[in-house]
Formats: sequence, C-alpha cells, structure tokens
Amino acid sequence: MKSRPTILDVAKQAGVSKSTVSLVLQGASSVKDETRSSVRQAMADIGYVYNRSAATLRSSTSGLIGLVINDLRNPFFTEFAARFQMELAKAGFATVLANTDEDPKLQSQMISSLVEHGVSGFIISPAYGEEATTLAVLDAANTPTLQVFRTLEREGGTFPLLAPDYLTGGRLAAEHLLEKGCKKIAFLGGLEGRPVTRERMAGYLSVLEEVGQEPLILTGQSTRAFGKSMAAQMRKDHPDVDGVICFNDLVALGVLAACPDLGIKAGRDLRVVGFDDIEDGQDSYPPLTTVSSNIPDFAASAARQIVDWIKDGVAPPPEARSPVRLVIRASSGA
Amino acid sequence: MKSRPTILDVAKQAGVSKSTVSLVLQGASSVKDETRSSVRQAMADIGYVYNRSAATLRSSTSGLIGLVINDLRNPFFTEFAARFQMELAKAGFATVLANTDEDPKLQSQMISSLVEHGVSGFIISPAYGEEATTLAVLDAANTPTLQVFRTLEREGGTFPLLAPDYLTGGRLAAEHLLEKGCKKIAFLGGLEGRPVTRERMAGYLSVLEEVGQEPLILTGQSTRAFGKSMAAQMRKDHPDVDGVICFNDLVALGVLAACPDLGIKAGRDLRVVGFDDIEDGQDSYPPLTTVSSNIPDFAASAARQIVDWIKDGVAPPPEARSPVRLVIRASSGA
DNA sequence: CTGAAAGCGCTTACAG
DNA sequence: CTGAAAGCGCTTACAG
Repeated sequence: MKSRPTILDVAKQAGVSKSTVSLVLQGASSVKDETRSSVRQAMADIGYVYNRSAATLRSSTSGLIGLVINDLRNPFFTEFAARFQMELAKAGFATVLANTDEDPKLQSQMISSLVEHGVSGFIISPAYGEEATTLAVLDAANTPTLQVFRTLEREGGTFPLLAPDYLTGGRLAAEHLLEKGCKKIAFLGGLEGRPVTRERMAGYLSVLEEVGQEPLILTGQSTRAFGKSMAAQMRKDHPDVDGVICFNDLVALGVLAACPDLGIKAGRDLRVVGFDDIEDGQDSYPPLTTVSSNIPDFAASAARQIVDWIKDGVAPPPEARSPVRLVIRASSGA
Repeated sequence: MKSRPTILDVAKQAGVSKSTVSLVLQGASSVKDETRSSVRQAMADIGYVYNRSAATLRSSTSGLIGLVINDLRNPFFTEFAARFQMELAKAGFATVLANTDEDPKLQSQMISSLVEHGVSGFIISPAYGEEATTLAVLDAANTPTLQVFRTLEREGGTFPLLAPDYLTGGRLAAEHLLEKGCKKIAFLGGLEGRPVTRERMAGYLSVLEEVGQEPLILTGQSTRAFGKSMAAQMRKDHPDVDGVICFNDLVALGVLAACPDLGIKAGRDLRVVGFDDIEDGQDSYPPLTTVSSNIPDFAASAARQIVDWIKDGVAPPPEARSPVRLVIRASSGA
C-alpha cells in the first residue's frame, strides 16, 4: 500500500483545483452543488482520507479535546467520561484521555503532552496537590479549559467550574433521613478539607443544626473498602447511629456490603444514602438511595460548553451548578 | 498571548541552526552535550512547546493510539482502559478514546475519525455486527491494529488477538465448585453464540462431562440486572442448583445481591464464581470468587505489543493467550 | 464560483 | 557535529 492520496489527487481526479477540494472539505457554501458532488465522488473513488495533522498545522485547530480525570476507575467518572466522549464525537471532536490517578506529577506531565498534541480545549476533573504547577501548564496552553466536579483554587481566579449542586444534595439527603425518623445521622467518607467534601457535608450540617441534632462526621477515603470497614467501626463506637449519608455511592455500597455480617438490616436498622447515582446502586442489596447529579445531562452540558467556548470564544461563567435530585430506593427504608 | 515560539525561535535564542534544535528534540546522540543543554535552556527560557502536528505531517507518525472499546462503562473495560492509557503515557504515546457502546455504526464512524487524526495504531475490543465494514475501515487505515478480548473473525484472517485464556478459566471455576462438593452447577449469562461466551463455557462443559454431571446453561445479558433476576428464576425453575459460574463478575454480583431476599445464603446454599476479577468483587457481600485475567499485566502487555509493533514493524502472532488464575473468596464457600 | 501561491512548524536527507 | 534547502498536506487570503 502506497502513501495515502491527498487533496491534489482528489483535485486531479475531479478535474478541479485543490482549493476547491479544500472548500468542499470544509463544507463551504460557495461551491456549486454539482462540483461538490463530483469532488465527493472523486474522494470515494480513490479512497481519500482527510489528514488532520496538515489541517491542524495550517489552521491551528485540532479537533482534539483533552479529558483529564483524577480517577477513571471510579464508576462515577467512568460514566461521565463515556458519555462525554460520545457527545463530543457527535460534535465532531475526538477525545484524548488522561487518567491521572490522583497524582499531580502525572497530571502536569500528561497535560503537557496533550498540549503538544494541540488539543483545542480541556475538560479536567483535577487531582489535588501542586496546584501551582498544574495551573501554570494550563495557563500556558492558552486554550479553553473547563473544570468539572472539582476545582483548583487560586487567588486571582481559576478556570471556570461546572459542578452539581452538592450543597442542595446534602440537604435533600439529610431531610429525607429525618423524615424517615432517624435520630442520629452520621456523615461518612470524603477527604477532610476538600471543597467537595465540605459542600456535600454543608447541606447535612445545616439541616441537622436546624433540628438541633448533633452531627457525627467520619471522614476518610471514598472507597467501598473504607465504607465496609467504617460500618463495623461505627457499629462499635456509635451504636446509636440509625442513618448515614455517605460521601459517595462507593462508600455507601461498602456499608451495605458490611451490614449482613454485622447483623444490621440495611434500610431498617440503618438507613443509608449515597451520592452520585452510579449504575451499580440500582442493583445492590438493598438498592441504594442516592443523590443523583444526572450524569448523562451533566456530560452533555459539559460537552456543549466546551464546544461553544472553542467555537465562539466566549467563556462560560466562573461557576455553574447543575441540579441534583434524590433518588429514593430501599436502602433508606421502603 | 502571541503565537507560540517555534524551533526557529529556539535556534535563534540558542545560536544554532533549527536542524540542531530538531535533533535535540529527537534525542539524537550526535549532538554535543554542551549544545544540547544550551538548546534545552533556550527552550525553557522562551517557553517553547513542541508542535506534534507539524512533526506528524512531516514524519507521518503521530504518537497517538486509538483505543476503541465496546462498553467503557463495564468496570472490567474501565480498569483495562485506565491501565492501558497510563502504560502508553509512560512510553510517550497519548491515547484517543472511543467508546462504541456496542454499536457497530458508531464504531466504524469513530474509527474513521481516529484515522483522520493519524493514530499510529489501534487497540480495539470490538462491538459485534457489521464486521465487514469495521474491518474494511481498519484495513484502509493500514496501521498496526491489535484486537483485545474479542475478535472480529473473517475468512482469510483478521487482526491479531490478545486475550486471556478463558477456556482454562472456565475449567478452573468448574473444578473448584466440584471440589467444594457442588452437585448441580449452572452457567449463567453471556450472549449466546459469542466466541467469548463459547470459550468461557467450554471449560465448564468439558469438566462437567468428565464427571458426568448434566450442564445447565442460562445465557443472556452480562449485567447485574440480569444476574439479579435470573437468580430468582433459577431458584424457582432449578432449585437443585448449588453452584453457579457466571459469565462475568457483573452477573455474579447481581446474583449475590439477589440472594438475601431469596433466603439464599451465598457461599453455602449457593456457591458463586465470576469472571474478570473487577475491583468491586473484593468488597461485595460475600466477597466474590472469580477467574482473574490480571488486568494490570494484561494492559501492560497490550501496550508493549502495540508499541513494539509500531516501532519495529513486526506484528504479534495471530493469537496470544494470557494466563488466568482463580481467586478464591467467600462466595464459593470459605 | 474557482485557481495559483504562500505558508503553518516540523523532519529529512545532503553537504560540509 | 552543524547548516541550508526541500517538503509533508492542508488552509488562507488574493485574484479573477
């Protein structure tokens, strides 16, 4: 197989100049319909494939978007990534993936690599740590950059953030458990001090304060394993807890998995609410009540925002919050 | 911010010719150390960023690898994708992601887009259906293409396949359940007729035949939801089943989730084995016995193979099988 | 509506 | 070990 045909070959085949071929490629309306179709036919005949590298070099827009995710193995992020990529594909953009695994060093390295590839924009759910470096690399890229879920803060402003309304989510969860009659509600998981933890916790705290119930906070990892081990420990140290709001669904699923061995009937002795509404929560035992941030809509909205920003050059607002809702299932009592 | 500096600017700054700068960029050993470091210094000083589009155009090698996955939301594939991407990053390649969601139309469309971006190679876990179209697009790309987990078959040969040794996995699972004393072992899930289903089932079938036990096969979707509903139905239609080998961990986790409501004690009344060893299986109740294909090693091996193929031009063997092992946890009886 | 020419930022032989 | 020149395949003004 020889090297691929170029627009010159197409032009020759179609009997037009290469400019005309280029115009057809870009869908310019100035080309006569007849010419257009004969050019398209020529392309098909000789098996022409568009060479984006050449186009990128000349026009300095790559059609590539960098998706930087702090933990791709967390199903919440996976669902987001999968949806986001498919939305972008619809808009004609390809997604270059970088999983940073919560490692800020890897993060700035991978972002640099994406910049070299000339990505036209970034969507980033950042890993924390070494904020200055990461932000500097992104600054230098000088390209539309939208943060999702998490934000790297700095004085003088950072990149726009799109995130679910976690505060309201925390409120909804707490109010729901109160309605169910819980007398002692704990908040479980989430790394101490992180903005996301603070937000999810804030709704819970304000509701508890309103009714005069004492909060109980047990921060930590956001994994199933943590939920599982903390369920046991909570049973021992705080046997009066009858409701728990978990930082995310993974922690909640860990709690549910621990219940049988602890002799706890989840949904009755202990009412459990999670955050995120990952798909697994529908099929756990019992099915998980959770604060949904509607990942499909969220991903579509993120895709729309970055594409618009790239095309129109107008940045989204510094911070936007998407609506959340409580999805009630058996884990909080039928 | 003006346009980025180019190697010409670097050359001027360092007082050398641009060829020399290019040589430094490529790590050529022919450049004097002193020259090299002054060039590097110049790059840092003026904030030079390598433009890969230009390099790609000239050298026709992009450093991009297309990762095409049939179902990214399945944690098994997610874990693979995450590991694979990170391995590739180590080798200096970026990963362009395409989730086809089992849709062959989307698949050929996305592959075409990746070809336009000039990916240097493909890793594909293909969606089934319209094999001819997909294979034709990949043929035309004329670039190293490695299939993983699944294969699109065709007369006259297809692209090389790298997959775990599912047949042995099925044997191991069946032998284990027999040792545990199971009298009636079912195989649950997996789409009828698919090569992967056939392979995973084949080991089970041969072991059962050896001991003269009658097989019971209930194929279907490979989801938690399927496992959950089938557990109930199996209870009704085949109450004598005391062991079940599930097509994958998702099905197995669905079965486990259904057990409490059915009054079944998993690991005692019903011994359950899955396939894949996804992380969730460690924290289910009870923890899941499963056939592990060692995703981290598998991903590293896939990355190595495609990178070698790209660099040396030598294709891997038509089919390679990676080792599997049985990870025994409580779901098959402690 | 279409053509001829220049140029995007690199790499690649080829001299020296 | 380093320099001058050509060229990768497009897009972009600019004429006509």
